[in-house]
This record gives sequence, C-alpha cells and structure tokens, in this order.
Amino acid sequence: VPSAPRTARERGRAELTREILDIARRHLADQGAAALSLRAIARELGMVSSAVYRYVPSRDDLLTALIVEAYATVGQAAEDADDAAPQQDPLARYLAIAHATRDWAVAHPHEWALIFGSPVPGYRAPVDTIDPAARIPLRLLQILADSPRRRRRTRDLPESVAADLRSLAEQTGSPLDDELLLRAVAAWVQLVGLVSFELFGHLNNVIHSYREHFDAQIRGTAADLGLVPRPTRAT
Amino acid sequence: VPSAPRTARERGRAELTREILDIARRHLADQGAAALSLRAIARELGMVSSAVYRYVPSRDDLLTALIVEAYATVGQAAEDADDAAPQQDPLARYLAIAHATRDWAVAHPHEWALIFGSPVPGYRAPVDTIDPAARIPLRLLQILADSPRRRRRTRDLPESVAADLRSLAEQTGSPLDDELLLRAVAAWVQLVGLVSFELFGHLNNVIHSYREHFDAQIRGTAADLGLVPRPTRAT
DNA sequence: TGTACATCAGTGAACGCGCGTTCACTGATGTAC
DNA sequence: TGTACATCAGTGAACGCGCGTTCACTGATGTAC
Repeated sequence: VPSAPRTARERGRAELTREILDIARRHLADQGAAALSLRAIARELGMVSSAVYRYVPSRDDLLTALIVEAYATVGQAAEDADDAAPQQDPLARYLAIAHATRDWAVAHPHEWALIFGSPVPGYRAPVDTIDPAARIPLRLLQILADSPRRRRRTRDLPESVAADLRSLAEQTGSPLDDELLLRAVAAWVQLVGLVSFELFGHLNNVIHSYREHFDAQIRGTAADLGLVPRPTRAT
Repeated sequence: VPSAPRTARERGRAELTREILDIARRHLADQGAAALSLRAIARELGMVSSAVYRYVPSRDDLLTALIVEAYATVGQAAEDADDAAPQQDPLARYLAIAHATRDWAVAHPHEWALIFGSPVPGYRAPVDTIDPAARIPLRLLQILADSPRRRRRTRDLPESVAADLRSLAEQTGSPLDDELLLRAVAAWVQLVGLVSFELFGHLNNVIHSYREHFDAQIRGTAADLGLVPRPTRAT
C-alpha cells in the first residue's frame, strides 16, 4: 500500500493512470468492449501508442480492470440502495437492490454486457473478479437470512445438488436451508436474466413497459421467497 | 421457390453455398462469432477472398444466416424433445424442452453465445430472426395451455404490464391469464438464464453438478407453474 | 447440330483501415553523497 | 548547495498480423436461334 504520491513524477503517473482508465471506460461505454483499443486511447491522450505501456501492461489487463470496476460499481449501487431501504422490510430491500441493478444496467449497457454477456473471446477472467462479482448475490442471501422464514415443504434434492448448496452455505456463512438457497440462486439468475433479456433485445415486441414488467416479476419472486412487506399502520 | 438444381453451374453453386455455410458454422463453433472472417473461409476453400462474394453478400449476412440457423436448430431440438415426450404429461414435456435446450447449448456454446449473449457489436438483428427465436417460448406457452389449471389468486398488475401480456396472448392465441403469462415469461427467462450462467461461468465455484442443479431449478419452476407429473399407477 | 451471345464463377490486385506489442533511444526528473 | 548517477516517461520506427470490400478482367458454362 503506497502512501500518498509525493514527487511530481508520482503525481503525474497517478493522474495519467486515472486518465487512461477514464478514457477506456468512456470508450467501453460508447462502443463496447470489442472496440477497446490501446492505440485509440493513446491517440486521445496525444501520446504515441507505445507510451501507454508505461501505465498498462497489456490490453487484457486493462479489460480486467474495467471488468472489476464494472462489478464494483454495480455492486456498490445495489448495496447503497439496500442500505437506504428500511432494514426491517425485506421486500423493500429486495426491490431496492433489484431496481438499482437494473437502473445501473440501463445506464451502462455495454458495461453490463461486459460482465454478464458472452465472455470476450480469448479472454479468461482472473481471480480478481470473483469477489466483486459476488457482492449482489451475497446481499440477496443476507436479506433472506434477515427475513422471517416460514417453514416450507422441502423437496428431495439430489445429493450432488445438496452438496453444492451446503458448500455455498458454508462459504457464505448462510443459515438458509437447501430449499431457500436453491430459490436464492434462482432469484439471482432471474434478476440478471431479466435485465439481460431487456438489454439484449429478447423481449422486443413482447414487453414494452420494461420497468413495470421487471418490477412485477421481481415482486412475484419475492412473494415466492416469502418476503412480505412490512405491515403498514393506518394513521 | 426454385426447383431442384439442373445445370452443372446451379449444382456447383448450391454445393459451394452449402460448403461456405458449413465452414462458417465450424469456425463459429471453434472460435466464436468475433473470429468469423470471410477471408478465412475463402482460404479454407482454396479460393481468393473476393470469390466468396459470389455466394455471400457480406459478412453481416453470413452472420445473420448463422444466427437464424442457430435459433432453428436449438428450436428444432427442443420441439423434437417435446414431441417425443408423453403428450399428456406437461411436466415431462417441460423437462424435455428444458434439457434439450441445455444439452444443445452445452454442445454448441459459441452458437448459444451468439444468440443469447451480448449482441455482436455493430450488428443489428434483422426481422428474419424473430420467428425462429420464438419457437421455444411458444412451446412453453402451449404446454401451459394444454395443462390443467388450478385457480390461483391473481395479483394486481399495473395496467401497462397487463396490456403487454394481453397483447402477447392475442399474438400467440394463448388462453392463459395474466398471472400465468407472467410466470411463463419468467420461466423462459429462467431457462435461458440458467444455461447462460452455466456457460458464461457465473456459477463457477458455486455449482459443480450443473445438470442436476439445472434439473432441480426447472422442476421447482414447473411446480410453481402448476405442472404436475402424471400419476403413476402401480402394477 | 452448330454458332453467337449472354451469363456468371473465380482471379489478382488494390484500397484503406485497424490492431497489439517490442525495442533502442533521448531527455527530463529524482536521489544519494 | 552541487554534482554524479539512477530512474523512468515518452518517442519513433518497426514487426507482423489481420480484416471487409471493390473492380476490371478472363475464361468457362449455358441458352437461343
């Protein structure tokens, strides 16, 4: 962990590094990941293309940084929305996370495609992306854990699936039973799937009120998960 | 509709056209859509690159053909599986379609990514892709329509969502009510979402028994949809 | 059946464009004595 | 405070690669009389 930059060199380096990331982020947002090019970034900086290599080891590393950043920002948006919701109202929290995620995606479609679309050809996600990618699903698990649970009939799951779910529970310290864990995974898949369907055009000509449809679907799942709204008291 | 080819020229043309599509399909399967190149195809054919333009108007048209083909083959696989299932058993039909879809995707990951991943940059899907893309979801609607329905409490949906669903019912001639239509859309999103999560690596380190997990999730949704297994009679 | 003409497949060259990455270098900035 | 040396940012040229698409052309195949 380096301390605050001192020398002019260090300050310049920090600033240029930031600037490169800014430009890369903008190019990604405008054109998508495939169009991301170190030469284009250099051009915009008024530098020669090889100079960028003083700041970025390779195009793949830059892409990795953008992926991590995308996961981090959408995760942050979701967490902020969750924190701003009434903590005793699991339904409100669930809706807050879902809508914050969708709102971010609608505002940053190429970033969304980068992290949830088809993997970039020839690119393999490094370990750094695992933790930031887990932020939203972890919150979903927490909401379920914080929420009052009614007993439900548990199905018989194959041993292999139950093992995967037990291991998930251990890794996340979740108190949920297999049935709820399975539904939690489904909820996460649904959240991402709904947003991707919208952004990738798979609901063209079918759904027009995207936000309302999304809301209805998410509420349906919340009900299936047993998340109930806090009782409103009449005044 | 041209009749069966007669002249040597026509036969040659038909064969080469087929060959180009074969090679394109193979390149797509091996390397993904981004790596698809007319020059590479020409090279493999032992032709000069410009010759390919006698058979294919442009790279985008070739890509469109591959997209349509991918939708058609996965749709066909799903329909075949449905047709092979006992028609009076909606659960069996639902499972058959789901697994056929997943099996195809696992066998053709790049094709799957082409149709359900992020849209290819700079490419806009033409109208030709709409019909083939609708085959599987249409089957899902049919299964639900063919299946005995129990009354369920319908939620209050916003007018805009209800309108979208009514219009969907009209376009598909479906007798389902809003609640079931909404759940049918959710089921379709889930099916694609689960497969994409598996193929795109979003369940890495979480789920290992993909097939069993998929099966469990699909069965859960089938139960929520009210699809019941046909009662087995003891012999 | 034979000839004149039209069709069309495939060639070869070119246009114009882009990219990631390496490497020897100059000159400015920073550091140690 | 001043000098010698080390560090490092940015240059410019190059390597080696790829792509889609157009266009004038030759020569083979097909067709109409």
